[in-house]
Amino acid sequence: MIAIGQSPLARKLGAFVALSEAELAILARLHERRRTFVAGRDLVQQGRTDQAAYILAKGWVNSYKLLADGSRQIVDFQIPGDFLGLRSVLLHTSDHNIEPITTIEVSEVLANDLIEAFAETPRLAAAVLWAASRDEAMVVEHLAGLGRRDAPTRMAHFLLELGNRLRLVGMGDKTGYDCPLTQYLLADALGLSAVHVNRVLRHLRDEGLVTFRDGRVTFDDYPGLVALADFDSAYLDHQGPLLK
Amino acid sequence: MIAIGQSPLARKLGAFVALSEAELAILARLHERRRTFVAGRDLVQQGRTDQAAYILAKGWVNSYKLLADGSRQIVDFQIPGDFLGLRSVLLHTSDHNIEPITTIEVSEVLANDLIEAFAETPRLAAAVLWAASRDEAMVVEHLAGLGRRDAPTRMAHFLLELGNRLRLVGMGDKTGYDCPLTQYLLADALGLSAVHVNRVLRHLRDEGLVTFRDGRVTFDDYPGLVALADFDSAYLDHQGPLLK
DNA sequence: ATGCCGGACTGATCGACATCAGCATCCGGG
DNA sequence: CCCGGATGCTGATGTCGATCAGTCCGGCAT
Repeated sequence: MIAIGQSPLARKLGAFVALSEAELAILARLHERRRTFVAGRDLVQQGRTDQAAYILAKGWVNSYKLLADGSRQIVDFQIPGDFLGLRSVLLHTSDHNIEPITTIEVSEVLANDLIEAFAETPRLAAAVLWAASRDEAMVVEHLAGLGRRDAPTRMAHFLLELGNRLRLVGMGDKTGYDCPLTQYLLADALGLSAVHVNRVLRHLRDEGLVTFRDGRVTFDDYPGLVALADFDSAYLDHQGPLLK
Repeated sequence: MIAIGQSPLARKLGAFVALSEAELAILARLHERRRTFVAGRDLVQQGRTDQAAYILAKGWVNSYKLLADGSRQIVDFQIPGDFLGLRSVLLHTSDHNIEPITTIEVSEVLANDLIEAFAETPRLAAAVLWAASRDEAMVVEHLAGLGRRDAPTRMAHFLLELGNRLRLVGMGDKTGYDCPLTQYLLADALGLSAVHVNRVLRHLRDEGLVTFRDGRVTFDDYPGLVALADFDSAYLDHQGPLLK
């Protein structure tokens, strides 16, 4: 069990709202119904309805969409502290699939639990709403990248964004982070071929910017990478007045 | 003034929930604070806070993001019946700009009005929530297109989606619709150059699929276009159990 | 040990789309 | 009336990244 106040979700939300003991306790209560899923089998499927939502406690997940020609576009990756299928439980419909990349541990959250928790602490509701809006902003940023950034910039931006997210939940620092993503997954997220992902990674390594090897991302030149990617973390950690 | 029950928003929502007279009246009340904006000047700006939300009554709008190199990625277009800046009013922050393409007419909606209206009729709240989730699904679909579809398919998909949306508010039919978008706007939405947009349009015209000329989109071969684009309108008009 | 499989990695070739440059038309303003 | 700006359109050239066709390596099952 993860101790109160140390769950990834609590860490993440805590970075934006100072949570009281009582609020932390309510958050911890949401972690009661613990489950484990193995890599590779979809949790939530396109079109299916009436599914539960989950808080990811451990492991990595990706949300993807399948196209007619069999190709796949990964919309987003989820890391510990992220919600899975939050929209699908609120709106009773899902437009994409959710698949664990590694074996994962999640806490199942029923819509009612969430609503009850929100009723008890509006600040928590605001924090969760903020997290949801941050996810949307990331999707928009991702869209802009696919449309208008070239491959190295896209990759650099992606690795930086991921680093920022991981740091928030204590899974990395300015020097780098562990990352179980394969080059195929990167390709499907960035709209590239796996072959080209490989070349782009080599290019960035040769330039002395980042190294991605053996499941570890190492920032060799953080400022240089930020400059290349035109990375602005504002959309990740901007704190809306709602939470003040 | 638009008569009760005939506003684009009422038409759109009415296609998914049968709205009662009372609900239509509440909806009409939201249209009271009427305003006009000219083309070209931003309504909502990146980073700014404390803005109002609007319901678009007439005209076309685009939501875009500016990148460091000066290029622009259009995230979505809004047509009558769509909300503008709904998220920015709920979350008091905006991550992209909203700019009218034509002169537009909008109804300003304050957060409180909306919350009051929702309190009176939960069905209306559900319908609006459904509309918001449909918008998100469109963004995800757009993202998948940018990542994994080639230019003609992207264009075809885009024109079909737009046609479906316009039909919902009575601004088009299976044969086509009027469309004030320039080839530059299409380029920035589809992640192409304006030059290439022109060639793609010619290609589709030569193939006898669609014609886009003089501000009018004409479907010359609707089934053929659907086949090319792998267009599935499910994500546009699927009706969640919430609304049953 | 042997074979298999998934993942990282590489060279050669090809094509889709960008970029550059230029022309034609329309329209509103001085 | 002419001018400049916006938009549509086209050809020539260049390039980024896809595709094809492999090799190499480590882990795992037979």
